[in-house]
Amino acid sequence: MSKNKQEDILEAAMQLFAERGYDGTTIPMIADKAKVGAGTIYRYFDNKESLVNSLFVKCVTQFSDILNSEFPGNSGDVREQFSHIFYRMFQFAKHNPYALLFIDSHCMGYYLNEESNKVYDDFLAFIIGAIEKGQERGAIRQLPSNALIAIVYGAFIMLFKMEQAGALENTGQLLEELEESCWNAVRII
Amino acid sequence: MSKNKQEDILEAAMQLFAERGYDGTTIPMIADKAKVGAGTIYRYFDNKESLVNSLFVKCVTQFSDILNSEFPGNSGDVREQFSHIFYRMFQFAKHNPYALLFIDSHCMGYYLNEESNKVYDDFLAFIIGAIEKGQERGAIRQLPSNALIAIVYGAFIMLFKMEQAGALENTGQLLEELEESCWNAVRII
DNA sequence: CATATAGGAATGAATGTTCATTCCTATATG
DNA sequence: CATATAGGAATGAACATTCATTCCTATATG
Repeated sequence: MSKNKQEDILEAAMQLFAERGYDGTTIPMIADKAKVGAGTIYRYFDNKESLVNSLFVKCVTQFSDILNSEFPGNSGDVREQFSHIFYRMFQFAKHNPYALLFIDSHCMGYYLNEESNKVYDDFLAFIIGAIEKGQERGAIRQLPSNALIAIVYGAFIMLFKMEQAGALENTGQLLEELEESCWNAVRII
Repeated sequence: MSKNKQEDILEAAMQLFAERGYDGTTIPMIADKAKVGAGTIYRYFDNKESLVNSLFVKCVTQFSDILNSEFPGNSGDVREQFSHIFYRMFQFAKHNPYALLFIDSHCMGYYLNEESNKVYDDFLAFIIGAIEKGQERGAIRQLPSNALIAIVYGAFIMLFKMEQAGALENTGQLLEELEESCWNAVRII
C-alpha cells in the first residue's frame, strides 16, 4: 500500500488525461488506476476541475525548472543557450512523457483557471526572454519571438509525439542532428 | 431555414470539437449550434462516433486535396516542392481554421475507426514521399523522413495556433520569412 | 391524402459528487 | 505489555444531474 495517496491520484490522473483528455477521463477511472476509492479523491481535491488545475501547475513548474536550472545566462553565448534549452526539453520529455503530453493537450483547455494560465504564460516568457537576448546579439533571425518559439517548440513537440507513436527511434546521434536542424531554422545564415 | 442540414451539423460539430474536444462536446450542443433538433442528427449519422469519423475523413481529405492539387511533381525542383507544400498548408489553415484545429486535436483519438486512421496515414504518406524524393536528389538532409515531417509540420501547427491565439500577426512578408526558416531546418546547408 | 422528414420530450445509462459507515493508527489506560 | 478508545482517513453505495439515443407527434411535401 502506497504512502502518499495524493501523489498516486496525481500520477494516475496525469496518465489518463494525457491519453484520453480531460473530458474523456472519469473520476472512477482515476480512482481505479490510483487504487483508491472514488471518494478519497475528494479528500485531496475540491473537484475534478481543481484536480486538473493542480496537476497542470505542477507539470508546467517541473518543466520550467528543468529548463531554467543551470541555464547559461549572460555568460554563455547564444548557441550554447539554444543547445541547453533544446536538450533540456528532450530530457524532460524522456523522463516525464505523460507530463509533456498532458501539458501539450491541455494548455488551451476551457477548464484552466487564472493561475494555470499565468504559470503557462510565465513559462513561455522565460523562453521568449532568452530568444530576444539572442536577437539583440545578432545571432538569431529578426522574427517575432513568438514565431521563433512556435518553430522550435512545435518541432520539438511533434518529434516527441512521433517517437511516442513508435515512428521514430531517438538515438543520441539523431538528437544532435535534430538540434542542428532546429538551430538552422532560427539562426541567421 | 438551411437547405442542407447535414452540412449544418458537420459545420457545427467541427467548430465545437475543435474548441472543446470530442468528449467535451455533447449532442445537444451540436444540435443547438446547427439549429436542428437533437433527434435530427440521428437521421444523418448513426451515432456520435460515426459523426466524428465522417467529419475527420472529410477534413483530412480536404487538406490532402489542397496539398496535392497543382503539386510540382517530377518536373519541379525540391525547393519549389517544399514551397508549394508550405504555402498550401497555410492557405488551408487560413480558409479552414476549425478543420485544421479539429484534425490536429483528434488525429490520435481512441474513437477513430480504421478508415479514419487509413486516410490520415495516406495523407502523411504523400508528404513522406515528396521528402524522400528530395533526399534522393541531395537537397534535403539525410534524416528519417518522419523526423523531417515532424519539424516542418510541428512548426506549422504551432505557428497556426499562435496566430489563432492572437499572439502572432501573419502578414505575407512574415510568411515568406517563416518559409525560409523551415526550409533552412530541412535543407542541406 | 399518404408519405417523408424534423423536432424535442422521454429514457436509461453514465457521470461527478456526497455521505454514512468502516478501517487504521496512535495514544491512553489498567 | 495488552487492551480499549478516539479521531482522522478511506471507502463505495447512493444521489442528482447530464448524456447519448430513441420514439412519438407535428409539419412539410408530393
